[in-house]
Amino acid sequence: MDATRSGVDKGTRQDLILRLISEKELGTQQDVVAALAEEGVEVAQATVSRDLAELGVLKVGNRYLALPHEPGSAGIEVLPSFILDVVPAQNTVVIHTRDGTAGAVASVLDRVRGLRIVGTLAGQDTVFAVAPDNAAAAEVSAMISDVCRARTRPAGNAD
Amino acid sequence: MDATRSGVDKGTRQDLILRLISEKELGTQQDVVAALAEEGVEVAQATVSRDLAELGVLKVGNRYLALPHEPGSAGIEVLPSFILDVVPAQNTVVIHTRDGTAGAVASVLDRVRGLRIVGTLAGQDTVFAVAPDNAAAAEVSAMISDVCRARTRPAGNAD
DNA sequence: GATAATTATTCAAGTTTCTGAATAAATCGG
DNA sequence: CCGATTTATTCAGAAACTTGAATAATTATC
Repeated sequence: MDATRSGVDKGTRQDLILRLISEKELGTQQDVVAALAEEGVEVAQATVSRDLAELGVLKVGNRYLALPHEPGSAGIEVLPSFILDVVPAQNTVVIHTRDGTAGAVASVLDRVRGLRIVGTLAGQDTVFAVAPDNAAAAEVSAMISDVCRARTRPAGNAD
Repeated sequence: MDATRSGVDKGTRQDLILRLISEKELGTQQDVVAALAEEGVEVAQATVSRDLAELGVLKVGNRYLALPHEPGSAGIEVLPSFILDVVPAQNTVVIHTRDGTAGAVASVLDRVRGLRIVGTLAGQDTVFAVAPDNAAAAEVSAMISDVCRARTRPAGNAD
């Protein structure tokens, strides 16, 4: 099943990558290579580059983020066009959105792996995202802002 | 993407097969080969054999039936153990099931391609399946009975 | 803007998958 | 049971995929 002797097949490795980047804070592809190695999976950086691209992983600030992938659901790419502003208030992040899109935004946030969110609640044009603590909320807020600011492009260039 | 010069790749061909067997009444793999040829897709019988197996297509009486495949949902294989009896009444087929399983049975029927059913309604232990006309109902009834009687095995032997 | 760091791509194996032809196995009709 | 039909499997060649090394391109840092 595997094309080389790396031990696991491509699908397994990609699943592992998704798990690793949502658990650890991995900032470069070398970090990912190292993290994989710790799990006993040895691959080249080129392979990680391709994997991240295929998985649609996003790099926000200094960290890779696994984004929702299910077909039929909105992906992270809709956030910049839906979100008007993001304000952290204690452990809650208040997100104002274009009217009617709050549900979609909350749905995306719910599905982003690695985002420390306890839960979301969406109205018509507002989303509350509750984090476990103030620091996490700040982190989440920054991350969302980051996503909206510039880098809507995926980390990879999926063919 | 295709391993030979048949023109389309495996996935496209298998989708086409599903469509063909739900539209036309195909009784043998040669029929399928011929039907594919009419659509401009030329393959050997061996390939059709493998495709049918992979698709989980069932042969009921003298006709192939595409069965639901979605992971997480019940497949046609549950019908024999859930269905107690099947009675056509005009254009409605009344199906008595084991208590609590009517919903699952209706769900499966809804998803079988090629079955001429307008709609289903499930109670606790009864399903109504409404066909466009009496003949279609008889056909549906016979098909369900067939499935329950003996051949629960798929047309293919999916490796 | 130059340099360093990071990421993407090209290239060339090696491996797997896909397929048809041939053939074996199973099923059907009598 | 026997022959005929239908279906499954074996085998081998070809196409496609996967991958690492090397390298190019991009991006960040100063």
